[in-house]
Amino acid sequence: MKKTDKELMTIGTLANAAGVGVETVRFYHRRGLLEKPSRTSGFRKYSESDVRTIKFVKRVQGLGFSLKDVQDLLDLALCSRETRPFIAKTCNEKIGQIEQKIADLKRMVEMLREFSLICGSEASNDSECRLLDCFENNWECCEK
Amino acid sequence: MKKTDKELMTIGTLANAAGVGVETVRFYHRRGLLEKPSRTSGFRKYSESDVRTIKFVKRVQGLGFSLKDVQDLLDLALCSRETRPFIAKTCNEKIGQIEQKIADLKRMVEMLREFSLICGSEASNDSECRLLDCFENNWECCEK
DNA sequence: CTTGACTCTGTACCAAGGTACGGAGTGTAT
DNA sequence: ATACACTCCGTACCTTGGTACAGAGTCAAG
Repeated sequence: MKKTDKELMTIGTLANAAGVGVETVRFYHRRGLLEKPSRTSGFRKYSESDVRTIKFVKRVQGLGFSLKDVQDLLDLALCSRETRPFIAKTCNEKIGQIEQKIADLKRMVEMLREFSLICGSEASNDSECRLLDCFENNWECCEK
Repeated sequence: MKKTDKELMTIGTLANAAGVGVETVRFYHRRGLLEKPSRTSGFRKYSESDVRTIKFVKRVQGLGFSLKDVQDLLDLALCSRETRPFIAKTCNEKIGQIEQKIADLKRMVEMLREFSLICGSEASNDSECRLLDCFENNWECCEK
């Protein structure tokens, strides 16, 4: 196990390890999400950290952020005296966005629980009722 | 102000009230997100409840759900003895999904706060450091 | 030193979620 | 009663985030 090129892998191995397709990796290159890798004779060579990057992308994306957003996060770099204000700003923006999202999602869950409760109760009659109706009528739709 | 057709509006007015384009409304019809409206002489006529539906769609969508997901929520209907089990199932599924998302987002915020803290501290030197690096190195990247 | 699996670049295509356009009909204010 | 804004339907087009070739080069095992 040489230390100089510690277990570098080809694109196929990387894709497999990260759980995406080879074409996706190449697409991320085009998008600039993955920096250009070292090459041995034309073939791209990747390290473990690329696997983690891709997994990070997929995770953040799964939370409802765009690739542009992911890029913002990945680009949070150069933590030096000059760039610190910019970093702080970006961080706080993202934190704000996310906390807003969390708050919204919590209200959403509340809503669903309430609906489930009302709809699920034996007491509720057989009249039609929709989540949206309940939402609109302050949860008074099913009983009436 | 007639009570019989309480202030019905045309598509343009609806779109405006809901903050979307006219074409979007028509698109939602095609997708079945909006049920077919009554028509007076060829023109679609909408009520306030359509405004709320569209806003609901936009809100849920903004939380990272697809139109298919929104449709599931809108279709939570017919809260009768027969459909109750199905409703309960769908509700619980969505609640589960959302809570997972909330948990992930919370970890995300934690991460950003931590990064912001480390990066923002006067003590940190001027070496480069990225969110991802810190994430990978248990927040030991900047100090080293 | 050949064969088969893998990689390269480039371009084309796909699905979701709209957005825009053309040509015709409608409604209403003057 | 006519101008003008608004609506109709169908179809075409756009952006995002990938996927899928095609035709050529490469690597490694036998």
